Amino acid sequence: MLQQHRTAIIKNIGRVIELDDEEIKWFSSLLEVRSFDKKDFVLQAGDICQYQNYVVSGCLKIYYTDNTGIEHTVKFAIEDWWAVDLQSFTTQTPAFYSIQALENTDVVRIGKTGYDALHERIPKFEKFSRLMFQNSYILLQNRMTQNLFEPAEEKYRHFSEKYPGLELRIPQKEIASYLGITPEFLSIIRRRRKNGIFS
Amino acid sequence: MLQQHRTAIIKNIGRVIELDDEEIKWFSSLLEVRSFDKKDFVLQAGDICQYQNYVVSGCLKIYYTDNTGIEHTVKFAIEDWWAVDLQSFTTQTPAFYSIQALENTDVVRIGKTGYDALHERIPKFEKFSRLMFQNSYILLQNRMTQNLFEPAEEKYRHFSEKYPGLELRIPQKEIASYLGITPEFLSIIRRRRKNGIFS
DNA sequence: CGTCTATTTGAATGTACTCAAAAGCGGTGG
DNA sequence: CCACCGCTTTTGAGTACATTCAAATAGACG
Repeated sequence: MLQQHRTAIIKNIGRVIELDDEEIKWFSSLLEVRSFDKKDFVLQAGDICQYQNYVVSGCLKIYYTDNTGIEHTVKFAIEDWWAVDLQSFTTQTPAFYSIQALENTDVVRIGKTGYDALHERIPKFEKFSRLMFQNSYILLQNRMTQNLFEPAEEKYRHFSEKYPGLELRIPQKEIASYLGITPEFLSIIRRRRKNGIFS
Repeated sequence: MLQQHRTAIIKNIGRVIELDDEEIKWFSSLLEVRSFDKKDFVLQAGDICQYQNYVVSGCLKIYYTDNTGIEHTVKFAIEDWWAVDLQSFTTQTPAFYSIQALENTDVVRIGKTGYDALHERIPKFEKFSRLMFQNSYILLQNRMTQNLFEPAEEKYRHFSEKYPGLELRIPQKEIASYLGITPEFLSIIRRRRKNGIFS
């Protein structure tokens, strides 16, 4: 079971860089498998983000709470996604974001020390990290251009494409929080979808 | 004059990594100084982004045009900012964004070939690039959380903080495009600011 | 089964947009 | 230096999109 989870992450990394058996073995030794129950916190805002979390199964949300107490979700992490407050992790400063489980979730995680050692010992990982960063940047860019300039209905469509099937797994108030609209209004959008515009 | 501009960029990089005289000399040889008149294109969407542009003076906008023909500005680059379509530059694929001068603008730029050579010869630049990527990511994240979840008036306030004095230098329809609102509505916001809410 | 939370529905409100017209402003040529 | 042209900004009326608040309904979970 635990070994299976490690295999998932190695397979994922293998898509980007090639590792030999010994490298895989050492890398594996740096990984920890961890399970979170629904509603458990993986990271609390204000704490220092100690791990990069690779989701094997389940779903996490990365969000922050604004000064009026409203939660804003910036990203969901489902199977094969990474969940981390990158700024907090890289600079080891208090996290702005919180990370919480929306389902029972299994992750494979790597700590800051191991992560740094990895880059020193296996330079190939430099490439992996750079590409991961670049990828995160591009995803964020897409999300921004889509969500800043498009109407709610389009945003919802994009959400469905990006996270296929997720709308059936999590409460839709979480989706509303991600889209930056109220749950009430999302409810109306969904009704329009089912019934067509002329209902 | 040209030498002065090269000094500006080296000083800027010197804040992140330390270079010796010889490294500076070689690095300098890779730089080109270039001037753009107001309204000139630094990059056209569809072309491949060949340079990273460091703005010495003036102002550039990075934007895209949506399928209804409306321009959306994702970033302004003023003094000491970089302007580049990062995805296009790193992967050498056609650019999604365009870059255009809003004022007469002097830049120091480095081409892809020189940029790559730099990383091979001076590994310290790996660190610089990684940090630059990381910084871009964090800036984008801030912009996203601010603009996706905040009302127009707050967004305008954030713009003023991020680009102090810029509202006096560029047409405000450009600012509206950055904020994702109409010029008409920005006009109203500005009036409210001057007169107070009870006008 | 009961409690708690999530979702739906509706009315009233607010925020931002569209369209159109007037006013302001900057550059250019006479 | 002034007059004109084109572009930007302002202003206003009407409208659309999305929110707030409140209440009813539905679902999830112990």
